[in-house]
Amino acid sequence: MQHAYDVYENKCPTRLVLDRLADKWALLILDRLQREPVRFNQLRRDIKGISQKVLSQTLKKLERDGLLQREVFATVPVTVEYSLTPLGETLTETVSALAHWAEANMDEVARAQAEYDRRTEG
Amino acid sequence: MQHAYDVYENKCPTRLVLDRLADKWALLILDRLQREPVRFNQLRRDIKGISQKVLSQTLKKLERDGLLQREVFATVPVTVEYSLTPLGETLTETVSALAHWAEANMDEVARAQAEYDRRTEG
DNA sequence: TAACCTGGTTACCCGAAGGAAACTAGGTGC
DNA sequence: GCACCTAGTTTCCTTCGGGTAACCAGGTTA
Repeated sequence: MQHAYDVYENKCPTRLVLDRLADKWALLILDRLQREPVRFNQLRRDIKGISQKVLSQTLKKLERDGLLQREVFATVPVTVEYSLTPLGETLTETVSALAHWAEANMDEVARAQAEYDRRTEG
Repeated sequence: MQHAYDVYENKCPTRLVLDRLADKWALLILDRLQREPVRFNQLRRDIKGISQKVLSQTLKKLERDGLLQREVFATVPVTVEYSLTPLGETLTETVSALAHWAEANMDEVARAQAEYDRRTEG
């Protein structure tokens, strides 16, 4: 099946979607939601360093794009659960691979950086 | 094999690497280099909308991280070819999947956005 | 000498992203 | 009434990322 979209084109709408996905916080949120649905404050605690504002904004955008869904539970106090949609789940492997690639390759990256700095500064 | 890195930690060095990878331009560059080595100005032409400055900066950072290599050829005029390193090639499938996901799912994303806007604005 | 190719770098400017922290709001319990 | 829980929103402020556009350098050709 051929589609008319080309992410290499400047004004292609896919560029906007790529820009949303190519975001540290968005990837960490999507990655965290793969395991299980998670509540707002739990996400905040798990993704260390994310601010309330950015978490809220990013969740909204991802929900708007149909990648995750927001569900309110009438508990006391009220809780809100975020989970991946089927569309969001099509990204799980990719997101996981990208988010955790650095963990597996950090040593080699660090070696490359040291080598690069030695070559250019020395 | 267990590694000590955790991308969910705020000060973990992997966060910096994730931040580098989670970038629209970096992903498009890496994706473009999968097919073949590409010269500077060719990248500029192919990745529509990228500025010379950002292309240069991003290439430098990716080279420093060991994901791609820069090779100078003594042609007339001199040409510079960028290509993936073996380390960079470990990301090809992931990068390709993320970069082109929007092309395959744009319609569904657009539907979700319209639906979201209808719910919230209406 | 001047123009043109490559592959960059530099200076300037601006809007937007993001952090910090205060504030809102509905509800419970002390 | 007051504190505390959830889940946010808003304000303020600063920084920094990125765009534009000019400039640079080495080399060739006309």
